[in-house]
Amino acid sequence: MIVPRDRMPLPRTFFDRPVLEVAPDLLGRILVRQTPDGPLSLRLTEVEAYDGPNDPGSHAYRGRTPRNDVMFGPPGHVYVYFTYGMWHCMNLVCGPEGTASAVLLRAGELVEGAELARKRRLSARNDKELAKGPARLATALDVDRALDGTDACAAGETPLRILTGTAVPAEQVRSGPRTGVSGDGGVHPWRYWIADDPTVSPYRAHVPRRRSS
DNA sequence: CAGTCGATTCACT
DNA sequence: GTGAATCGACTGA
Repeated sequence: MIVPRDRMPLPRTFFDRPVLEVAPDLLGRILVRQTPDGPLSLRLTEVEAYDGPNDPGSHAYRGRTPRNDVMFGPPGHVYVYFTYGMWHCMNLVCGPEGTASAVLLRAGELVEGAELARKRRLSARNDKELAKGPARLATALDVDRALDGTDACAAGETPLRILTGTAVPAEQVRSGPRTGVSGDGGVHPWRYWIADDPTVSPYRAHVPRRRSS
């Protein structure tokens, strides 16, 4: 059986590079999620880099904990976190083991299994919104903490896998400040997206939450 | 052990 | 544009 070029798995060496190199290179790649109801495939259109323990915006900033343990592990694995009491977001770990860098997957286009994603994303008004935003992306793909630590480069049957897809030419890649990041994380243009892509999420600056009475 | 707040989203004005 | 929802991780005493 012949495997199309764009359906080849991304090798682990792809992720074993500096995160600022990997992040823009992830645009246009295909994330495949296997569920009991069938597969979903997502073409990545927006990502964000988190550069290890020295990055104040990173979950790794205050050292290794049970939550962020996977970030400190080998590249090509999935780091999933739970936030705001109701959402999950997913990352791909980059750099050599111990680097604790990762790329947050912020948005994408469903190229397969959109009908499955719609069942989990009832508030989406159209298919462009199915995975427009990191928590929406995780919801659409049915990703939660149970998948934390999954190897996205493993051979054989895996719940999550990343494929080659089609790399986006450098002239179509845009970058800017990260969305919703506290600390001085907003000073770095470490958010990357595909120019003019309708599935990219809107930019929002970080706003500290006001205390409730 | 209580207080704070988050790599967000949604409903509503 | 504003505020609520909701809970677990982390902080500091």
